[in-house]
Amino acid sequence: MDSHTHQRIRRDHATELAEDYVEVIDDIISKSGICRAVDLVEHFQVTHATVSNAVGRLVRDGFAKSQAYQPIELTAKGKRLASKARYRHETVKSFLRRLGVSEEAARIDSEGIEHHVGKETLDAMQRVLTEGWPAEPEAGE
Amino acid sequence: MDSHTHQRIRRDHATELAEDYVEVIDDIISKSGICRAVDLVEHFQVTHATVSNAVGRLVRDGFAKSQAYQPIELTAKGKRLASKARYRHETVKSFLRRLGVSEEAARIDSEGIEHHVGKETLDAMQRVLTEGWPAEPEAGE
DNA sequence: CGGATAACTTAGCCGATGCTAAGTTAGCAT
DNA sequence: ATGCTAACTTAGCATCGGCTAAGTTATCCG
Ligand SMILES: [Mn+2]
Ligand SMILES: [Mn+2]
Ligand SMILES: [Mn+2]
Ligand SMILES: [Mn+2]
Repeated sequence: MDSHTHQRIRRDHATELAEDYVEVIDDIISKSGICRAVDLVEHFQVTHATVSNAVGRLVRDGFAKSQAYQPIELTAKGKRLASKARYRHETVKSFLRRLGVSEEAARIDSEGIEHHVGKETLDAMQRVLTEGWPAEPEAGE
Repeated sequence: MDSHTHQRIRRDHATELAEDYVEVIDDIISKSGICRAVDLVEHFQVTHATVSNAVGRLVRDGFAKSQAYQPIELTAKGKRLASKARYRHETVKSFLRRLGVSEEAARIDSEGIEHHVGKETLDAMQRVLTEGWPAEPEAGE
């Protein structure tokens, strides 16, 4: 019964980096017009070589376009992933804030949690944000 | 300000597998007396070779003891990590259930989420389980 | 226009986590 | 006691996501 759980986790991890990258690339393009590798170096606190490899995988997987020494762009597929990732990320972060967690902790924890939140959990969090907490389980009555 | 977030995530990922392993090893020993590699193969749905390598890393890092072809045991350090991981894992899972998420989804999502929940978020979840939901943010009044 | 410099790529390395295939050991049943 | 079988290890491979070091290109300034 439990046999597929860890396969799901491994799959989540495989797509995690792509989700973080496209979301950030999309943000940077919105704010600055273009996204350069150096912006990603700064954001993720990794080296240029690491960003170059990661962007190469995004291109290979059809999420991004790039020509050597030129700014990075997203494909339609990349933009779709970015939207989905941002919605989930923001929902998780807002939910944690609503739970009483500080801005700092909500920012940090949501960055990891977001990738492991399935539809049902996401919907439950969203419901809290729009409709408030679910009913308490009443003891008597 | 945001510069350490992704380092935290990378650190979480590095310890994630060890946490899952020691928790499961501890469970299996509780239930069956001993834990064999084949039990972990079954649980994680990976091959024997993969388990053998992973257990090798646990031994290298001081979480487990093992002699060739013999059952796996945990060190004191391993047992401490298992307890901590189980507490966090169960808190996250119970919290999701409390949120209205199904048993199935809570089991799957908590398996990934647990590793990214910091102290503040964990405490907030635990508080909900013992004291109920935090106050709604009142509009008027 | 020509450098200097910043941005980027490439090569080569590492460890973690997965795999298959092949070899080894332990333990049970006859 | 011996041999079968299941359990386990080892070797060899792949990909990912990091790194450093070295080479390449773009860009901007004088
Ligand atoms: Mn994100
Ligand atoms: Mn993230
Ligand atoms: Mn766990
Ligand atoms: Mn887990």
